[in-house]
Amino acid sequence: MPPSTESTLADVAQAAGVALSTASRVLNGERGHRVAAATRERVLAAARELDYRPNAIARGLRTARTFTLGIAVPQLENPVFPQMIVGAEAAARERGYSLLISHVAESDTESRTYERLASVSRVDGLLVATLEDETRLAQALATTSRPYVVLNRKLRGVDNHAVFDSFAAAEMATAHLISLGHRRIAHLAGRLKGYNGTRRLAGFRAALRAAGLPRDAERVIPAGYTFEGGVIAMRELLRDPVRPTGIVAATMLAAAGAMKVLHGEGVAIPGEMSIVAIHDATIADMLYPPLTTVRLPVQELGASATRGLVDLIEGKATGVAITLPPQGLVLRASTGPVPGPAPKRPSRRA
Amino acid sequence: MPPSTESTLADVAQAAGVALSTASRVLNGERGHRVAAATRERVLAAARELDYRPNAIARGLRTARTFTLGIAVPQLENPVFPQMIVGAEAAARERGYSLLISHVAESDTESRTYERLASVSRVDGLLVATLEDETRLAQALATTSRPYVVLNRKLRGVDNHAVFDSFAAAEMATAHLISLGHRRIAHLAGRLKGYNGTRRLAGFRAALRAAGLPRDAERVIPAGYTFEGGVIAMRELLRDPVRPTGIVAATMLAAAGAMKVLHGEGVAIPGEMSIVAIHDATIADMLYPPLTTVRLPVQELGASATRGLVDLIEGKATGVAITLPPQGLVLRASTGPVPGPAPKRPSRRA
DNA sequence: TTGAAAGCGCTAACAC
DNA sequence: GTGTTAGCGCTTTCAA
Repeated sequence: MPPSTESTLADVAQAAGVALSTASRVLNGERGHRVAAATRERVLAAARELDYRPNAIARGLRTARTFTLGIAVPQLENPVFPQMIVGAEAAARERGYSLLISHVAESDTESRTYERLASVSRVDGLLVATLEDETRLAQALATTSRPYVVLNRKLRGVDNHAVFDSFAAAEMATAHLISLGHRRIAHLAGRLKGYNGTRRLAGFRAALRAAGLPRDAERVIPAGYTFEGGVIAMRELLRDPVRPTGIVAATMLAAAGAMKVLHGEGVAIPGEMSIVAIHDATIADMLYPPLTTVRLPVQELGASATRGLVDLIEGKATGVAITLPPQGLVLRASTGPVPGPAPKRPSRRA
Repeated sequence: MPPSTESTLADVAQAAGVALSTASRVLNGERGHRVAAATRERVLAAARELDYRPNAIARGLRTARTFTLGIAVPQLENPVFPQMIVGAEAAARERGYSLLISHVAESDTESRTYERLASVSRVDGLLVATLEDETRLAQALATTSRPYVVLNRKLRGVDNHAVFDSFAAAEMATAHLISLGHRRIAHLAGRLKGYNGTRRLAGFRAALRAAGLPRDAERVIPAGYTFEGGVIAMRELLRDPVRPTGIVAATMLAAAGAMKVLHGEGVAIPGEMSIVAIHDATIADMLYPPLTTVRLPVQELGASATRGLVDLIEGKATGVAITLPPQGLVLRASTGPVPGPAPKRPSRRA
């Protein structure tokens, strides 16, 4: 029965009849220092007996290390962030660190959050998974003496990052549609000024060009990265006189929104319109029809960034610059061959 | 320009020409202690000048308070947990606390995680959002001297909890189907031994009884709380010679899995089968057809539990026992009137 | 109203 | 191999 009050290293040392420092040596994987086997046993026994648990705070004060990583995430509702967190948490744990999470509301104009996270000496390093390309963020980051890695985008004046190859992902998605015979393809883009938004748009265009498609075969509508954004963008798209036969959505959530609108309008997927999205998660399989996606290694991004950050902290690296390629196309049921003739001018075959 | 090295309270005191303790008094909202206005100004100015940020670790060591709450979550993929976290984070921040997150893998048989979380003095209290009704967990909790609140279930021998009224939620969902004329109703249950699983099943049965339906009008299949669980359960259900016309799913994810199977089998929703689920999230609106749900105040659960925990920590409460009622039915398109005659024995009216 | 000083629990020199 | 000791940065008596 452990005592009601937490036992300290001093208690252990006393119980084992050794000096404080000896107990400390035994309980840490002493480096270089050798301790007699008998002594070590006594200390270990005492620690077990007293249910000793090192006080992380005291250790942190002494070593200026907390073995805690801060992670700032916006929008926990977007499945991409939980996925990143899962990856980060696993990698952190593997390296002996914990994760302090901070949900940064997007509306949080004060950015006090970043400062709070960055300022205090409670974390050894920072993972920043923001959606914004804010200079504000870069500034806040600049004031911290702790290493950090920015997730999912590169920021001006910020060195360390872990990103997806968004260009390649969009190219892959678009090429898939092209290979199915689609010629009029629209892009539900992310934020047109955002890091990933611009790159996915560029990849989309590059694929069209590579297939020799004329410029007017393309249609781009910003949809942001939310379900609602997808709804709004798709509604607008349907107002066009000529409908595309294929859609490349920059995000899975936007694709889901688009599909909702298509269902509402009675547009058959993929009969009349195919849709492919970038990013993959269980949700893609819940949609109807199940959504074809280009899979992004989201957990791996969180994990790689975390490993890089820990390397930074432990002086094993001086910079982190990670770019992860897409993991390939996950073929589901939302894409199919291009429908026969163009709906506008009925012709040869039904 | 702040110095490259973090400045300490001693630096501030020196710069202001006062004693360390005086600086401390100024910088904390000194209690009872009065400081001369002039002194206070000087200290404040010095702190600003030096970009002083209190060292949370040192403070924590001294006060034995970290203003950090630990939260253990399994399965971040299930949208219910991110939602809880968002609520918890907001409430924590409101009270001046941060959230230390720990992803507890379900397979983690060692339960070292709980101990890790519970043991160290890095958190002032613990939020536990586990899926398991483990005695293991109760044991781990028992060894910590920190207050804790268990989310989403009551555990034997564990006092503090915040739960949903699962019984009422299931009753509400079932009553909805009954009011639409459904008589043969199946229940995709949660875990039959789980806290919520048993209560939702009980609510389901109570509603049937209240409507005077015979016992054989009911069919119960455990589906767990995952998409895959829903798929498997629904497949099994469809093997029955007599199909139900309505389904009450204990979780949204299971409902999504069930819908996938129904689509695959060409069963019209709600034309041939209606489905209602407990729990609501954006996903419900992404499904096709959009899923009717009984909304649960998930964020609020996280927030209430957190407030309760902080009260516990700060001695403002001696126990936390929160039960949150469902927020009502969110009528979408997956439920509708019962289809004509029963397929097995056609009778009186169409 | 302010200052001096003790000490939270621990690690890491340094001495023996 | 083991013990002694000096702090890490802070809050909080206790004295002045």
